[in-house]
Amino acid sequence: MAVFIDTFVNKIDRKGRVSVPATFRAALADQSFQGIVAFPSFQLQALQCAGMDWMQSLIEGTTRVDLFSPEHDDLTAALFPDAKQLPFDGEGRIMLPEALCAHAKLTDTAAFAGRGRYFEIWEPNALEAYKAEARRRAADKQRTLRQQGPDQGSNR
Amino acid sequence: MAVFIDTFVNKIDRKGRVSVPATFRAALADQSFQGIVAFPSFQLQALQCAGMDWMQSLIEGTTRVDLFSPEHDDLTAALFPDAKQLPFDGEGRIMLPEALCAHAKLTDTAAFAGRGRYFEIWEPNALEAYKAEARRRAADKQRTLRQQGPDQGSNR
DNA sequence: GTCAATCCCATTGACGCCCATGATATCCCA
DNA sequence: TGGGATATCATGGGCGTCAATGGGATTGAC
Repeated sequence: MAVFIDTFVNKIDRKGRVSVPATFRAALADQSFQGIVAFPSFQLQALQCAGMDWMQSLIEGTTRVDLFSPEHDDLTAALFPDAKQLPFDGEGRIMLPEALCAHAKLTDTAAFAGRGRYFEIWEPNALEAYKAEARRRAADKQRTLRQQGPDQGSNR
Repeated sequence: MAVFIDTFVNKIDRKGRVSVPATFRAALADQSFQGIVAFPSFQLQALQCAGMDWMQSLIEGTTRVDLFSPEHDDLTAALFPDAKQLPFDGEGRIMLPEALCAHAKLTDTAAFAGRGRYFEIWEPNALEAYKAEARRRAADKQRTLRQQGPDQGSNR
């Protein structure tokens, strides 16, 4: 299973290309589609990214919802039309489409932030601000993480 | 299994032809019928499209509904009589019949919007309006996709 | 004979592929 | 332990190819 941690800041060249960090590429090496899937986050000024298998599992998830139901409609309309397949070029770069750059306010640098199973692309300053705030909230609210499997690890 | 994501806006030429996006065509490459199947959505001002295998799975779905029941009647009447097979020409284009154009209010451009297992054809402005609304509804209702397996990941 | 649909070919513009460079980290051996 | 050799990675740019589009020619139906 792919694991994404750490943060890398890379340049966007004048053609709109960015190198995907080598460690992230390595995590995606076994995928059938060599590239990433990215879509604008609902809540954040960032792009959420992962490999194609992750997108497939999202699609799987939507097939458990009745076709033509309002839930199915809203979900598939919110997720898929704005998601983009971004293939690697020979050097492991992707092209960031205009629409995605606009959403994340990307101009000439992009920060790749690992999030565990997936990762995000941020404008570097926005990411710093967001991280600081998230860390503060986590401390304030005494966030805990359940360990292991199905035992009850009282979260809140 | 075919995967349709992302949105592409293509022109309808004066003969009524549109290029089907290359990525969508690639997703349909293994189908026996080289083209798409399209029918007017009974809920949206759009055409719902996919390969022939998807149409077969829809038929499968209707067999799980009691024959001669009102549901069965309504579904099969809404889905199948107006569905059309649209073959690709040598350049990967299809011809949009008059009736389908009328339903989706298509004139000179068509937006192909991926929906996961299938895709839709919209008048581009109508699609934007619909997406914005769907995204808002999804956020309002906190529609989230359950991750992976049957464990409940409810965090807060 | 007329109209429409299909096939074929030309254009163009974006994108993918390739190579070159520089910087950084890693390795090897003294 | 230090310093040089080497591999890897990020970055920049040129060029070829393919996808989208438009128009003409051919075929076939009515």
